[in-house]
Amino acid sequence: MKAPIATSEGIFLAEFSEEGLCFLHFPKASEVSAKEETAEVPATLRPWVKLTTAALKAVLAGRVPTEFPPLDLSAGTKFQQSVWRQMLKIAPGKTKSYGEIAKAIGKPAAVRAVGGACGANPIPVLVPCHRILAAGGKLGGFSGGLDWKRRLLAIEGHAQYQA
DNA sequence: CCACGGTGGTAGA
DNA sequence: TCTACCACCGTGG
Repeated sequence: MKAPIATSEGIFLAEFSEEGLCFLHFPKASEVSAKEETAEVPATLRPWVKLTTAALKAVLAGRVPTEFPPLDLSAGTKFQQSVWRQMLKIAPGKTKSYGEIAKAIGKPAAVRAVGGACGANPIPVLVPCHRILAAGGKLGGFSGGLDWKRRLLAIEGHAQYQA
């Protein structure tokens, strides 16, 4: 089930499963058709849409979301899920390196694999993969495009990353 | 600055 | 299985 999420940064597209929010797509003209934009959201989904919208707006304003919708991370492997859960612990304004994440999940040598897991993150922004940097404060990559990573970091107070 | 080797996890064949 | 990717990281020119 899909639903558009309107924010100051554009219209995101959320996808929900039975379990909760399972995907979040960055605003892109091709992703949200006019039809989807105006379509009625099913009543059963409205509470989750509301929570998703509130949480997204909070992050985009540099604040800590008071409440998340349930997150369905079942699309990922065990390894990926442990990486994603670890990222959820990083507060806005803070950053960690890929290496620190690897150590935190007990696989210090799996640094490179952590990068792969970040790239596979189905719920960017809310699962804050943008707060993961390469060693030495270098940006690394970002699945949604580096501009987004820079913008998100700038919102959270890292002026040096502004495009 | 660049090149390289050691890495672990994933997707595809 | 085997293979070829990688949003890494340290070391060494």
